[in-house]
Amino acid sequence: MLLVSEVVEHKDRFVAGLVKRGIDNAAELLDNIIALDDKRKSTQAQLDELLSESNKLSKSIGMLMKDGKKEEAEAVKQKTADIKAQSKDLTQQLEDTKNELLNELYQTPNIPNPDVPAGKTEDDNEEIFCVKTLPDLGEDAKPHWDLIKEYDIIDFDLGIKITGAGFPVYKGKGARLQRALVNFFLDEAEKAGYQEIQPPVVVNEASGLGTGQLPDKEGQMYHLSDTDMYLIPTAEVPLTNLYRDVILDEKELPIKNVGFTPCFRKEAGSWGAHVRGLNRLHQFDKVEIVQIEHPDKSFDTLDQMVKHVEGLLKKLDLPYRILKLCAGDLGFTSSITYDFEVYSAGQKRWLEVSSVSNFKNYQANRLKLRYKDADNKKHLLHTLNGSALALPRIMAAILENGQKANGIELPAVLKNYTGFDRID
RNA sequence: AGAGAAGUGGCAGAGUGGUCGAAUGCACUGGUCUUGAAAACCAGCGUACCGCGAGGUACCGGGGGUUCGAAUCCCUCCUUCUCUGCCA
Repeated sequence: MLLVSEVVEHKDRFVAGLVKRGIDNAAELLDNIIALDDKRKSTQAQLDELLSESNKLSKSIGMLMKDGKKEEAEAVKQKTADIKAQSKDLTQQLEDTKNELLNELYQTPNIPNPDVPAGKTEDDNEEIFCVKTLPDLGEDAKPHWDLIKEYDIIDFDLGIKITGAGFPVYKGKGARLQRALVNFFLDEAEKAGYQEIQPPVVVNEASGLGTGQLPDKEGQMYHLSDTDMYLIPTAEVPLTNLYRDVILDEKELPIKNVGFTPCFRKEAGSWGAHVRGLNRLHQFDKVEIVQIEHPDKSFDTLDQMVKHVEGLLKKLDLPYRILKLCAGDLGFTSSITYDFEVYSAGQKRWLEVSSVSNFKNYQANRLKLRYKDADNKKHLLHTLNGSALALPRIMAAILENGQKANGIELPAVLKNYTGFDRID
């Protein structure tokens, strides 16, 4: 969430940022936040004074009792009643104010970085790279949902039978290809200096709050009502929450972690003709890279992560483009995001396969994730993450782009992982 | 899952109603000494909020309660350990 002290100090910048995102009443919103924070401070100050008085009286009672001056002690006790009532009121007021403030902050998104293009929808995203030529497989090119049936490598009907729509069953070479991709992605990440982490895929409410999935987007996550826990929508949640309430030493930076997990998304209301096959699922696999970085270096780190993802797509020999998301299309917690899309020649369309973001201190503020500098001073860190990569759409693109008359040719780099170089 | 025990500062560990934000030891930081190091000695050493500052307030697993006053008593939840049961 936004850091109130920064909002106060650079209010114009924050107003402009939120307006850029399409929040027209941003000034009003931030004024309210600042007012609530002021109220919080003054109420706290009043309460502190009262408690200070009360503490003094209590101590004097203690001393009087020790000296055996019972009656005098009783007299002081009388005086505390009033203070007690007042402090109870103030405590309640303070708590209400804090909750109201927190609530406002939870509902206020991160501000876009200055170089984020203006715009309202995905149509306004800025293409910063695109391969020169797109594969053209002609009119006979098949979408992957036909190919997987033809070669019997993924079965949607079986998934529907045992679970429901959006939970595919991978079989034979399909399962093997998926596992190969996971291993390839993990190996590449480790080569790039990331430590592999296997986190739980079920998280508690505090973790959802920490990375910003809660309180507003609970509709996206599967909720386990009996234990009040959530299935993760991305490994970002556990991987970043590992560092909730942590103070790192400056020397430990950057933290570079990679995790492979299944991801679960309800995707309520997003079904339609364009989400056939592997394009959108309730459960899918993803390898996620997460970095925790010094505020001065997070943009270099962002570039480095973008390069890493780009390298994966190059090695897989997939046609891709990179988009810099416009302010209106930016995720709630992000300050800047690059999307990677691969061109899938069967559907003749671009598929989003990665999203690399710098959250700056927005998540860190919620997480209370800080570092100690040389003078032992604490500062918020920056968090970043990116998919490297999401499996199903990569799979779709590999299948569609590699299709030949009598089989599917796989990217050469996968041969060592799959043990085969074609599916037929 | 059942029975019992326990959760205190980076770690170990005292403290069972009053000047306790908390003894002591270790670790850590600075200093003295030393050619250097070790040892010894001296000093410092949690987090957050408010305040220009002096200072104040809160925090002893989380939440709630009793009391003028709670690390200490009560309730509740969580976690860990031991025993029993179950299980990949």
